[in-house]
Amino acid sequence: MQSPRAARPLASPGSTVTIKQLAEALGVSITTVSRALNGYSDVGEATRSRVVEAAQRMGYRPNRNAQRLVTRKTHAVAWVQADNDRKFVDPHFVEVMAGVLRGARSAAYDIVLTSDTPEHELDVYDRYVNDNSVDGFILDLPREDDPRISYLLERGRPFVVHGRESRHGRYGWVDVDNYGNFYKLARLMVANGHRRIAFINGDERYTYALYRRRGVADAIADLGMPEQAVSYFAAHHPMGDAGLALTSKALEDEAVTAIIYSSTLMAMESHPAIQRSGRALSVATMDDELHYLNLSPFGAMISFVRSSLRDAGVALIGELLRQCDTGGGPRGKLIPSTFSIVPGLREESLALPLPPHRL
Amino acid sequence: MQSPRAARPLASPGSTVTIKQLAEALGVSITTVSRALNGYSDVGEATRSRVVEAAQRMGYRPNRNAQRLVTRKTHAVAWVQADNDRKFVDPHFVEVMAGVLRGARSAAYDIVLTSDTPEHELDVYDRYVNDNSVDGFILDLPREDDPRISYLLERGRPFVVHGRESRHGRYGWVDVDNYGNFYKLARLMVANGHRRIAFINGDERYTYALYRRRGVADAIADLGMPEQAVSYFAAHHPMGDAGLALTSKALEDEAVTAIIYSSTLMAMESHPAIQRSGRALSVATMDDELHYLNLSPFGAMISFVRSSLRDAGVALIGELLRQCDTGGGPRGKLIPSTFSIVPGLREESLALPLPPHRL
DNA sequence: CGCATATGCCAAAACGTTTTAGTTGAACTA
DNA sequence: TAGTTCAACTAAAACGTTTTGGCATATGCG
Repeated sequence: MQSPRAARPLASPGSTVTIKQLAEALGVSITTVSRALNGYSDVGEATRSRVVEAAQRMGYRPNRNAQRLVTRKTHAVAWVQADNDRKFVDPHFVEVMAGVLRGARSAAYDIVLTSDTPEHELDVYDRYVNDNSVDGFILDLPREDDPRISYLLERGRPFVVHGRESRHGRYGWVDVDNYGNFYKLARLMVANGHRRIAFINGDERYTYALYRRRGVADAIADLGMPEQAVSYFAAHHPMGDAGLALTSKALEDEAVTAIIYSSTLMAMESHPAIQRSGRALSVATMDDELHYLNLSPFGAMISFVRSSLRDAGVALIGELLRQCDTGGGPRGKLIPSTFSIVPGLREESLALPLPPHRL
Repeated sequence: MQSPRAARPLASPGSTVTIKQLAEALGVSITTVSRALNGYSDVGEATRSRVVEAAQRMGYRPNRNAQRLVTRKTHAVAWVQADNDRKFVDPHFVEVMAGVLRGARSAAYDIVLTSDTPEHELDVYDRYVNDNSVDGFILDLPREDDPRISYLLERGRPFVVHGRESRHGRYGWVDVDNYGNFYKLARLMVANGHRRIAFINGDERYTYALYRRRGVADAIADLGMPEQAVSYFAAHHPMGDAGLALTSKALEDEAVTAIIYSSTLMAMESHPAIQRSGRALSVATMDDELHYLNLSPFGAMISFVRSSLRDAGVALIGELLRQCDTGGGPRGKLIPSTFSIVPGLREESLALPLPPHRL
């Protein structure tokens, strides 16, 4: 159970060795040590290997704060978690973070995780921007015209958004095609004969939910169906009993023959109620590949449009570090989605083209 | 040798205001500004208010890295997440972290979140200890004789463990009474006439699961029942289909009349299978108050011993910051648990005393 | 040989704070 | 009056790096 010993000897207790001590022990200057370890070409090969060897042996680690002070690079980025009960407990968070952490580690960056003060959302960003705590930011769950994006654009700090919004110009983002996916799910249901559909969405103050709703609505309109073909429900948050409660409400309408969920968690918790109702409902949902959820029992009963939040996390940190390290301009990246449809459903409609987005 | 860093001018004309600029604008010394802002008493009241007002007005924020360099305090602590799929996706993590973040914010500390390299578990601790990245550490999911605890004790760095282990002496911890809780659950089942019990545990390489198993085993022994009264199952991890698979196995024994789960997630995902079996099983589990799980549908069918992971998170950061700020010795804290038993079960046994622990 | 050019190394100046060890006058005390 | 204390302020020395600009010594070339 004991983990293998590290290649580098772990430093002896109490002693932190500085570059000065290292230089003295080697009889060379501080400059030479620094440049040898940082890979400059004006250090002799013999000297370099002596320095590297001694640094290993003496367990030298550059003081991170001294480095940060002089280079003005922290090699850390911030994730600010909104501290309202609703958002924080969202288990999607951990899935994205897993991807972010993996990407950060391979680039030797740290993630500084913190929560905001709900009434003063921008304060923590302002502090971090001005006190040189981090090089950049990861934003999650954007709202339309998000003040965090305004603030960071104004300050010119690197950042990347998980999701999109439409009021700002060029900024880095990673997102899934919420509009298109739900357009297709709605079209799929209509193509399979459903004329009365319930759409149980997430919190529509966030763009992800807003765009999903628009996708559904536009599909219905484009297919020439009446607006009332879909009844819309929006959860204040995608956890707890929201799914169950909204499902009960939706089922009060006897004409409903299909339900589209915005989240697998809601679909799962509602499933017993649907079963109990005895009605032959067609159910579809977005699956974010929450790693601890075992969906196999549902594979034959629920249709999924699937996208990996973990991949999104990796892409997020990748885009942010590209901005930080190369100073390159912001880019957007779409994470692909795949459909897995329950047997018996006609899925030709999925192959049809989408109209130009009207986000 | 490869890539010399791009040469950058040291004095980049930042828009950020330094203490020097502030001092010059006020016509006082740097020392006075520093001491005024840090609340020293050797600054005149008139001067202090002038300084504070000007700092506010000019938007002065002390450079965090300069402060850290000179004070050797970072006001940041590290949470190192093990990067194996199993551990990271655990949704319990986010619940503890919510508590930690809340506590950290009110003390103006940051959480540095990072993942380890699986084969070199201690490397990241070694790096952080030696490069002054953080003041202390939060450890999760200890194993017996955990090398991380050995390492940090040796180095004398502040840390706190979520959970306990028995091989090391004095260290800070926050834990729930795993042994006692499961002792009581087992005794409850026996007191209610069950003579063949399945115990579906978590990963027994971790002490939380180990101590739960011992609690169950000791209860059975103390009550004079044969060892075979309990059949033991251990999940490699508490998510995915582990609960379902182990439940099926457990139910192969027709004599089993009660199941004790180590985690609510396993209990929930197994419930349909139990229902289908048609057997009148008594089910109990530990409820960690995962905020996004709605347990109300199970309240009448499953007995719970309940404890708040969020409270544990708050206690964890509290204990760690006490060590960091006051230099005080390590303390342990037990998070209380409460029982909520399904109607019809006789619960007098819960009030009985526990034997002295034999961990 | 004489001169230019690499090559390898170094002293010192940043970076932006906090802390140390004072210095000044003014106000008390003896 | 002279000595002591005190309140309010400050110059300079850290903290541990990286980077600048330069200085030797060897090497190349005509």
